[in-house]
Amino acid sequence: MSETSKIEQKWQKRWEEAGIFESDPDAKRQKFFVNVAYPYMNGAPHLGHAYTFIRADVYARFKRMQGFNVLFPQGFHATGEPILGVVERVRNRDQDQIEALRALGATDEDIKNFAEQGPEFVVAYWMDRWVRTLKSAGFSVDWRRSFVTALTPTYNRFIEWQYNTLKNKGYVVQGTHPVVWCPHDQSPTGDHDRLVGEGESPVEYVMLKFELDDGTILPCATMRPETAYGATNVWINPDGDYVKAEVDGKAWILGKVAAEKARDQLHKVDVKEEIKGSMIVGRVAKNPVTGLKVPVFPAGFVDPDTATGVVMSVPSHAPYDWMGLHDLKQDMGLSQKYGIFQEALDAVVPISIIKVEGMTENPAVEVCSRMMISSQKDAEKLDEATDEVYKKEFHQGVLRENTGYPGVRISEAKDKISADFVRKGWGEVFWETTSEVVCRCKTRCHVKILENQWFLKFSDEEWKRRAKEAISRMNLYPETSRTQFLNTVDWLKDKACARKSGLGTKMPWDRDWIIETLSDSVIYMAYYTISKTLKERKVDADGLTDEVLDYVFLGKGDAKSASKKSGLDEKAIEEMKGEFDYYYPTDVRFSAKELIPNHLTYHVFHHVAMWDDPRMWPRGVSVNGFVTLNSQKMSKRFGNVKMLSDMIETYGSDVTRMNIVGSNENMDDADWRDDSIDAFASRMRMLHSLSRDIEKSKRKDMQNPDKSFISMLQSRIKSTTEACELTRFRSAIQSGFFESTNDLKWYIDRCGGIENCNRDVLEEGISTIVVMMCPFAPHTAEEIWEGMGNKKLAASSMWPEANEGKADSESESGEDMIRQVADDVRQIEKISGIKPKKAVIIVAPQWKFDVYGLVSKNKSADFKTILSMVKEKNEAAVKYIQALQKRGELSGNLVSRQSQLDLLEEAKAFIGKQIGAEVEIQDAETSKLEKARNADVRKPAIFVL
RNA sequence: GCGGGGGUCACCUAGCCUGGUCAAUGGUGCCAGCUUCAGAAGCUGGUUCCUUAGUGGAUACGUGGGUUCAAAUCCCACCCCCCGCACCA
Repeated sequence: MSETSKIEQKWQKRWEEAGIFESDPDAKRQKFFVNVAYPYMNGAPHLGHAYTFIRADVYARFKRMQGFNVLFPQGFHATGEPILGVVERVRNRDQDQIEALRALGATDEDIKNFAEQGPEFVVAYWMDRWVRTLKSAGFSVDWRRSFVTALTPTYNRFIEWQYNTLKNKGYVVQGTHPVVWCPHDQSPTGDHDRLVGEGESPVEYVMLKFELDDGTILPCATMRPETAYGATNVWINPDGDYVKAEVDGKAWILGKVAAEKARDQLHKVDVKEEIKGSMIVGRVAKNPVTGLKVPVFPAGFVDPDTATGVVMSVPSHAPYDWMGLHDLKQDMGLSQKYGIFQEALDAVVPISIIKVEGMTENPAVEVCSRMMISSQKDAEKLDEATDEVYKKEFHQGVLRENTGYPGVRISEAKDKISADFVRKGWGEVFWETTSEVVCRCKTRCHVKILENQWFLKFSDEEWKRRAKEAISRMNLYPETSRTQFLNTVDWLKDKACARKSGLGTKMPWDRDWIIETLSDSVIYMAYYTISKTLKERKVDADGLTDEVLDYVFLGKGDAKSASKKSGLDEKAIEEMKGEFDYYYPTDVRFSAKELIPNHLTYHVFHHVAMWDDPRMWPRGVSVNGFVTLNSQKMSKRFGNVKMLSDMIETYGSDVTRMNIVGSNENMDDADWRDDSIDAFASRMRMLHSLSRDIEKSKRKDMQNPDKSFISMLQSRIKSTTEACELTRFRSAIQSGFFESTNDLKWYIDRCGGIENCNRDVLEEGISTIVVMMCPFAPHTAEEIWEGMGNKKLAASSMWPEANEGKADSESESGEDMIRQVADDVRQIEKISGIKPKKAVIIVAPQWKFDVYGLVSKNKSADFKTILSMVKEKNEAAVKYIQALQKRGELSGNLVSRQSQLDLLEEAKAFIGKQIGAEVEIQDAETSKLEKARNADVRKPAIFVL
């Protein structure tokens, strides 16, 4: 075992023994509830998880050090399909799955148990891994409150109570809903279950009911129903498989596949006979919109498997249709084969129904000829042409007089036209996927309308309003995420909240359904507050009646009656209620930004539904970006995944924590860089070794460097604290760790080594830095802290507070001047190439001074004036500047001439060391050097001799 | 298509809300020097171009305009990149 991990384990043990992370209600202290979205138990934590989790731990530690009674619990998630999927695949000896588990460190014995013991074992296995890893990362979690969803009966009971409550309030409703459906698996096909068609979703077509002479309906599916006014004919694939069927009691002809789809879309379909498309070519169909009778023509571009397999032809506005006609007219053989007369073909001319500025009457014709498309087989160009025509017509096109909507813009009227057509009985809605979708089982999917599905009624306006109210009250880190939350609320439609398969809690009133994973993970933060009691008092699920939970969480009814009916000890009930009342709501919830559009917004919705009292609504959310590895996307497929436990083993927890949390903040992606690790490690080593040398310092008096260092430390404290509050940990590490240690280095250098430092100042500086790095690198902080003679744990020490009284901008300006002079001396030496024996520094005459650190708080004029006054040797400048300072319009300090002389005199040795030469300070006014007296300088002048 | 976030001097990032201390923060890389048996680490300095004894100037914050005494920062247009879009954790 490495030295680092020995030290880290030592402190982890000490923390555990001290029990400082276990939190119980304490009326005298203010609570703070930090939590992370719980992880799913089908793998071990990798750096992606680690980023969010470490951020949460840093914040919990920070708040604890600020004196809050911090509750930081951690639960685990097992609801849903994937765990069952793993078990099934292992049972089927799926080699890919077994390899994947081995790669995660599972032994053959483990894998055997996966198969034999099933989900319980899988969950227990990963939970164990997670807990061990999080502990080794130094997490300050109250482990007494942990639990896992789905497999915990009391948790199931809690979820039942949640859904009973929601249903009583009318937030859970039953309804129908279109989903992408696999006819083979007989289940919805989610994105991750697809071989082809990731990201595709159901869209609404309108199938317009063209009618053949005998009354048979020929449904033409279209996404542009308005173009029905320009339909010249109907297309059918002559070689395609079609059926004659009775649909909802009427005779239809449609694609064979389409008949199946229609059946899944709540139509009553009875297939009578299979036919080829060619059988209806040449017949005449009546357009339901215009009443016009148009012929049915053959076209190879019609896919009988897409939508209804029948389309109407609008050659004026659809490039495919125009080319279809073109081909038919060219190929006499084809038209003869299907018995289409030349006259019939000649009769078909494009009917323009949309006017587009800057385009001819028939945009499709125009574009086809411009792009030199020669046939309907030129699919690539035709798709491009279609896209172009469609976009122009949609955005700029206006319907002509020959339609039912003259002068209307397509983009504005499209939805209304569809609705009108359906209402008038000219057409019906038909669902299709946006593009081809193929299930993992290799079956082509289509859209099914699910019936009797349970929904959370997120479309409810009042519910939305309350969700928005809650969001507006929340602290969001970063603030920029707020619009995303609000937009999500607007955008959210009813959400299916139950499935037929997977692990989870059964819908209490409809045991066929299982509450789905995103729907049973939204108010469980409340469960943390009772989880400890449930375990300690061994409460079983039966005891947790709705009445008990109503009392505990909502304050309804009374404990006595709830106790009597449930048989649960009244003390247990009161204890749970006490915990809940004390800790709720959550103060900050940490998560990755990908959960904003779903989980995080749902969790707001559910809280406002469950609790009428806004004081119980979540108070804050902090989101972070993704994690990349050395700028490469983390991806299991390319083996580009790093496990947290490996990183801890290799680098130690502290460095790992800093390297990930310090790499970025806000919603930007965090980049794990192997090569930045040293920066953290070496800085910590430096701090550690300095802390051991403190006792070498002997000086007692306060000199300028001392005052300046202490002053700068105050601003570091301030900015570090502010950054931490906003969960901007990169900034916090920047100022609280890197910049403050830089200050420390300068201070020691300036004093001429640690021996010449002021003991108290040095100790205060190092202590402050160590305490500020404690949330980030807790183990190292403890180690240094103890080494400095502290008895109390660093983790329970107080976070430093900036002391305004110690701010001293004058001495900071002084140090700044020394820095400048020292820098200049080095520059001159270097550029001149002289190895000097002596450097003479001459302080300028009265009017010639520098404006170190001066900042104008007023806008333009003043600062400009000052500069020009200084340049023009105006002695009044000093008075003017002083007046401005008095009025508070200028911040910063002038370094007066006398101070310049004094400071430089005192810093002679330090400056001399830069070039290894003697330094002499002279006053320009009394200088013996003629050159110096006459020099036109603004800063102290330097001559190297 | 809808919604969100971005484009900064090698790379990653700060600054932008509240315009002037911005040739612009910090880290990494690279170069030089010190240290070292060597390596690693550490330390110091440099890292747009020209010029200079610590200076001055030019060009620069996606592109093009605009507002202003003054723009990385405000306004307009454009180009490009990333992410989410539901029954899935």
